[in-house]
Amino acid sequence: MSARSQAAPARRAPRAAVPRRGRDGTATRARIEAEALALFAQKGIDGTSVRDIALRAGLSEGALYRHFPSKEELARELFLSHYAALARAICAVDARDVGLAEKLRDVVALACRLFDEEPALFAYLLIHQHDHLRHVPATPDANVVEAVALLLRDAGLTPERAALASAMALGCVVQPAVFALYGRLDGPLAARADEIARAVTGIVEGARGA
Amino acid sequence: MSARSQAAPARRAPRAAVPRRGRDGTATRARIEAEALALFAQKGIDGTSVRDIALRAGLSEGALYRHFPSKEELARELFLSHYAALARAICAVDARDVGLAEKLRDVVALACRLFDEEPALFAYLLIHQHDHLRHVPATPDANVVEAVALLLRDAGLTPERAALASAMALGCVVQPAVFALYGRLDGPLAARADEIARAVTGIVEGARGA
DNA sequence: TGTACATCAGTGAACGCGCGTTCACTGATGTAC
DNA sequence: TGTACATCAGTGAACGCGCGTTCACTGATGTAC
Repeated sequence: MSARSQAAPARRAPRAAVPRRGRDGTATRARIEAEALALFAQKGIDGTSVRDIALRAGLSEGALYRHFPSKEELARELFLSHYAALARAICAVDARDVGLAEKLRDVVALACRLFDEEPALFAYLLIHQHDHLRHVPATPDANVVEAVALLLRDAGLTPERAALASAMALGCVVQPAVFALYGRLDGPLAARADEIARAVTGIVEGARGA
Repeated sequence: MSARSQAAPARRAPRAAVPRRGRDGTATRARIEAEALALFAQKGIDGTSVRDIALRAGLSEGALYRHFPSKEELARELFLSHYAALARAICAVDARDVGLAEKLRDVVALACRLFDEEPALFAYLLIHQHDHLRHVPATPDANVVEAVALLLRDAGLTPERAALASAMALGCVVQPAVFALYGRLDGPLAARADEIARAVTGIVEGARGA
């Protein structure tokens, strides 16, 4: 009690990180996240109530608070974790030892695939970016924008040029995704990946050459 | 009273459309719109209460309902009217008898100027597009996306090619605006207009040539 | 192994706050005669 | 011009609904001895 720096006596032996059964709440937590994501993407965060989420996840409202401290935290955690995952995927492409054009093509393909495979997730990231962007760390492994900018700087662009070029490159992927979301573009976005990649490459080469 | 199709007897003579003073509510209405726009852009629609708007506009909550039927209608009307104004400005550029490159340059410059001069308005259009886009008519004089697509079709692109190209072109303007909003790009956006226009022209020429 | 206890996901009713909206009323302005 | 009436922007208190969150309690599961 008195000397907190001393080794704790008779501390419980650490258990192996084996998945617990029975009282394990990870499955419930995953269900909450999946249903919340779908609802947030479809009806907005403010348009979705905790009652909605709990109902769809098959538990009571009170139980939801065993897994997340608040609705706002749930929404933020959903955004930050998936946004970071995408950022890390972009960094992984950048880390490979290939040319700029191939990197750009891979990043565009990556984004298109994510859109096609998880439209609700992509829609959530897109539509609610402005609710969360202020809480995103400015590091390439947590922030898509930083990851893209880093890729362009690694390719030799000055920070100043990389800023605008990364904005336009991002726009060339994001805006077609918005169009697809609203039915202005048919079929999988991946079918457009080549043409998008060509535009992105043109922008980046232009910024590098100018 | 009985025959409504007959000419109404002793109908009041139509007054000249001279601006009324005294009981004229247009100034109040304009104040409500301006304050609502600023608040919606800054704190979101759901984050802004009718109390907030009324307070900043200097009137009671009840009075606000003399000018707008509901908060939702106010938000929608704000969006639709300004979105249509921008669309019409783009159509006006398209109507001029100049080459494609010059049209694209002018549209980009137009958008950059709007951003620089009315950042709150631009932010509102950007951030809350997904709340309202479903209520926007699919006509070029009310819908920015249709206006841009029409411009590209007028320049000879097939509808299919125009769809993707207009998405990417729009993205090349919208995303730098988002970056500027978040402080990732300094100075007026108009200073970047030339470089943005070059990227947009590249995309459109690429889609036309391919 | 049996027993007592600790843990924790879950329930469902309740709470109270803030919200959008309503409403009876006021008073200044405009209009008819 | 004077008088009676109509119009309408505005007030401010009130309403009730839906929301996020809390809380006392339950029961199944895991742990100590």
